Amino acid sequence: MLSARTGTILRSIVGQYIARAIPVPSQDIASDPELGVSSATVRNEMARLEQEGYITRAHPSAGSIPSDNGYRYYVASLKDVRLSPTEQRFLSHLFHQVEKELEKWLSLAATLLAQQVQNVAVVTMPKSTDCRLKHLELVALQDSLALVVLVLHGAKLKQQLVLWERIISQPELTAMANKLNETYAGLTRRKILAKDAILSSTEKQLTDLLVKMMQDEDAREYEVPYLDGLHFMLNQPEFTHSHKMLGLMELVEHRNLLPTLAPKKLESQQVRVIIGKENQDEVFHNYSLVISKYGIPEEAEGTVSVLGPTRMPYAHTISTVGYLASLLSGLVAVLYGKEPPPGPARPDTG
Amino acid sequence: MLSARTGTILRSIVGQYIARAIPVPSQDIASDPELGVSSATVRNEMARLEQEGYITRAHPSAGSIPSDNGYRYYVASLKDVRLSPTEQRFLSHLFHQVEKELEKWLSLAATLLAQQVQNVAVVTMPKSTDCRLKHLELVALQDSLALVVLVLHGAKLKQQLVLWERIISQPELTAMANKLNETYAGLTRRKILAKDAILSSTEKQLTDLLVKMMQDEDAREYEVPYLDGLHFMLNQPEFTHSHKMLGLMELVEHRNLLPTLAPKKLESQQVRVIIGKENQDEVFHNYSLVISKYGIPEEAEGTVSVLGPTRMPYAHTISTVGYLASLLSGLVAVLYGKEPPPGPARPDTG
DNA sequence: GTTAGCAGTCTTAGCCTTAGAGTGCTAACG
DNA sequence: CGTTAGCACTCTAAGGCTAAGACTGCTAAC
Repeated sequence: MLSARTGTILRSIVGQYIARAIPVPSQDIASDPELGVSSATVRNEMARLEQEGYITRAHPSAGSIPSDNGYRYYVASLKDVRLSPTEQRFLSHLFHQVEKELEKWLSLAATLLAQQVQNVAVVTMPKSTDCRLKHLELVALQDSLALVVLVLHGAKLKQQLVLWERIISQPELTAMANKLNETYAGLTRRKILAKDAILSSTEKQLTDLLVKMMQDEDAREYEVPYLDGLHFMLNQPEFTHSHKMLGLMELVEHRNLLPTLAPKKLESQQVRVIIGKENQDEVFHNYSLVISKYGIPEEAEGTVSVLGPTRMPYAHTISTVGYLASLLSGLVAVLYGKEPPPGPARPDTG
Repeated sequence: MLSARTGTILRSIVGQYIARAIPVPSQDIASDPELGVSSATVRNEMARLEQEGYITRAHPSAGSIPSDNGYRYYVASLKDVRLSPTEQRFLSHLFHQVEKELEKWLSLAATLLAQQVQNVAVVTMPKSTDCRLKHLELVALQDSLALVVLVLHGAKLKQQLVLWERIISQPELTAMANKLNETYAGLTRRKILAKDAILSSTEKQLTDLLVKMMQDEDAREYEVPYLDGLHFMLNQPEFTHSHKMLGLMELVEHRNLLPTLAPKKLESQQVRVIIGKENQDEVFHNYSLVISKYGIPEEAEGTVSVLGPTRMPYAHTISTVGYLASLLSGLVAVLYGKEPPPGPARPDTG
């Protein structure tokens, strides 16, 4: 446990380093009139902080650089981080200017988040734990070629081409769709399989396809997330030299960043911060992740997150991630019919 | 016009520079036994090539670097560039292993292309010049909230939430959808507007929405292209130092690269190469673009392209872009009902 | 416990030197 | 007259050196 003054000095160091990205000299800390001590005293404290692992130095006579522990202390000492009502209104306003469509909101969330925090923003689709069929539609494209359109709970569409063994007309397709809709509406793929309806061979074939499509959906994990802000992050002083981000780039681009990065278990829908070496994968040992789940617990949840160098404006990032998660939760609630549609997303749930 | 020998030397210089990314010394050219001249002679030729603007040098006594003109000559001298049957089969095989779904194919095309040519690949959706309605579906989500699903010609889906002024049940929605389907099926948005059907106020409202959605689709231009291979390009020796790509990154990431980059008029579905300063925008003066249209002329066309430093393996890039364009054209033909579905995409149309 | 002052450490930038790569030029050659 | 060998010249890249400056650690006084 650090004394009050030592803590203040550490927070000051971290804060300055986050802001300016250069090792913090004792002078700059001592010049804060709040503190009221000389640079020599600060140097003494700094020696202690280094010994206890909160800061490091580039070389013995250089200024202070926070270590992962230092950032961890800094983050833990932040309290009640949420956006000001003004910022909340600003963001919320932007969302309500676009259509209430999941894709649009997620993409907008990623873009805004990246811009706000000047780092990489990743937003994933909410994923149902066990998706349910809302509606099935068959549209003839050519003689024996048709398009299967699935509407799942949560207004999620899936499509697939299907090639019949014979020519099937649109009326026949419609009749078939109607029958299957009556039989399967509202069911999960397991319940569909359990259902023992009397079906023609074509209908059986279609049922198989349908189950397979739903299975794909259930198996999908953190896939194709919305991602933005790579150029913001690469603009950070950390990246002025060197190519240490190339391994990262590949992950980022192939969108399979989160499976590697995100902790397996995110419990509640609170913002969680993973700093530097706390990340499992070594590629991320110089990065921090600020992540939050959103959506409907136990039913359909996705994640909002920010990735950047460990030197990151944590307070602002945490509050923005938290707020956007709550905004998106609001939309998901509407799409899943859990909340009256006209209500704007809850503006106050940090 | 260059003499035969001068041309050979220029092609050799460009070829070597593309392969090794370092200024080409006269020695390395003279060592080709095909040529049978000494390095001194090559130096004389190089002096001429420099004077005529085909090559430059980093400093007066350095090796040759091709200029845009040099690359242009090199590209013009390539003939009959197409993939070998083996490579064609290899790629074609990969495509036929995934479902015949436009998104999947485009995404696969971008990934493969990037990998093949080790640069950024961009593939855009085929865009109908004037989209036509295939089918309309209404699915109730909550009392007064419904999902509108449009199936357009070419198996393109569009969705939108709609909030009615009163509670409307699913049967009522279905009836409405049926009526509008009968009235509007196969029409463009202009023809839908021209149609003077007798409609309830809700149906009118829905028609307006539908027309607006189709208008969005028609207005969409080169939007959200499939993009891959940024990390390949950044791995090129051109980028080992410096941040000259940051402006580019932003364009790349926001996906609005092609509007800036692509020439306004791409005539036929042939591969076109735009080299360095031939690009309109100054940001791209150090880059080359290899681009081809694909799809159904006058009806639904998209583009396949590769962006990279002007030092780019043109022959391989041109042939790969061309072949992928023809593969995608095959799929689009199927989706628009222009070609029997089981036929594999034409493997020979370069 | 705090502070002023100073010696000591390390970095950075600039300058110089050297080695080496590759050319331009000249003069000889076929 | 085109081609070639040989040499002088130019420019780069790398290494070593120096001087300036930034901060600290330490010591001794408060």
